[in-house]
Amino acid sequence: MTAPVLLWFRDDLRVADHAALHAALETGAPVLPIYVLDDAAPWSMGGATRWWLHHALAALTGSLAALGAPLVLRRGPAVETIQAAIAETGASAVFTGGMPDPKSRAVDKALAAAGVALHRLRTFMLFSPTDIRSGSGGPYAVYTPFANACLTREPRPLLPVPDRIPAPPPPRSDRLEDWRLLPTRPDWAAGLRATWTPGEAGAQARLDRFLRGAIAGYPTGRDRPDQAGTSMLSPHLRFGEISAATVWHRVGPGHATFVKELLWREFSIHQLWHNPSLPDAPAKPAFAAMPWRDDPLALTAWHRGRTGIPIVDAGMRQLWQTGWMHNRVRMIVASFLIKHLMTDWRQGEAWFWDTLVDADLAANAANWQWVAGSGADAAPYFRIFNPVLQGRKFDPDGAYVRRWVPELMRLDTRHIHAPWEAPAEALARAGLALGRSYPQPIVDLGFGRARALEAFAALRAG
DNA sequence: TGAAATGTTGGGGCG
DNA sequence: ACGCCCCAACATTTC
Repeated sequence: MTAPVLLWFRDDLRVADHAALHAALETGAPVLPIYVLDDAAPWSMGGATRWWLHHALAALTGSLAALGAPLVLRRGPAVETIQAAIAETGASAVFTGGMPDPKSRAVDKALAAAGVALHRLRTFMLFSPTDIRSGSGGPYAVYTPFANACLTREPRPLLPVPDRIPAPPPPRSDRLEDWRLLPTRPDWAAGLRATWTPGEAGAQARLDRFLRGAIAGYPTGRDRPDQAGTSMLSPHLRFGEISAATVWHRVGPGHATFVKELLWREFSIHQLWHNPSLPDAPAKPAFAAMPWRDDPLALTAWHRGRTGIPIVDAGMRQLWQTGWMHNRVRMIVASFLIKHLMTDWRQGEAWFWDTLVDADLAANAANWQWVAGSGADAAPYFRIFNPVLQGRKFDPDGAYVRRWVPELMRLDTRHIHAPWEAPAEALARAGLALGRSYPQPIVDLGFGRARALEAFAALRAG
């Protein structure tokens, strides 16, 4: 009997367009699918992504069963756990994919050094970081040339779902429930359940809905948190329930604005590939000298959506309740935390890591650094969002604020984004007592802006 | 994938 | 008719 090969699922929990699955099948050997939960620090999975992972693994188990294969679940340090699985099954090779983050690349290296025939296929990215290089041969430091380089090529053709996966007799598997990925006491996942359908079928349905609807108005609709103008594919892409290549091909060439968002994600992954310390240190070293403030009360107010700035609080509460925040609002809350509150961007990165269902190491790190000004092609330090103006521009009727900050429900639209400026009669009409039923702003926006500009200017002066 | 300050222009009210 | 001022609208520069 021929030795099996392991098909090691990582951030690619699907059976369609799965290059590692196809490579494993092409060996002709029996294929044993396995998933390993490795909680090693740093950057072990946060709470919201653990919730998603549970459901994604349950869905993948179903998809594989329909193809005649089990999904073996194991928990432990990845290198030892894979080696143990090889020893138990006599596997001759390992086929895998996923996000090429520093930890998983180190694991690959260790396994290869131990003599494991490990094949990592590209299941997560559109293009290889070694292929997308600037004229001088280095990685692109600016987004637009990066995107243009990608747009001159095509992702590889899509791979079909196989008819069947010939599997060997399975070794023992953990029970998914025993991993305790779902919250209990308190069960904070009600809003997540109401918002999402994790799994490959849910991902396809989400894409279908987007292609039928919002994509037509995407160039402007994507900026409106009060409307369903975005694809909401991010957590599905995070877990590889749908491949970026599938989205690229199905969207087609007529929707450049959306494809460029896929490429913004790609840019983040490539940045992390080239710079393993991206999640932990400013990419521009000068920013290490930034005099960040340590203000636990302000940080907690930001976490809980109690800053007194309506669009910020709406975004933070949407995040807390649904595990997701509209992209425009992510920029606003991040700019507020970093600039008006002068908080180290890593504090925001850590919170998003724990609360976002779509948290991935590359996008989270690259985008926080982008807002901070310390990353690739970053917003210049002096670009400071005014949350009041942003609110008026992108949530003109206040519907988004009212949805997530119900205290402000009855406030007139002309005051909804700056209740502290509302006359007493307007507050009384709305049943609002600032400082009691809704907070006063925890920082004066003009003061915060001036303080940030001063600090950033000092940094620049050296 | 800003915002605010500053500068410029031109229409209209008014003496 | 003319100059003056105000100010909105837009453009430029500065942070």
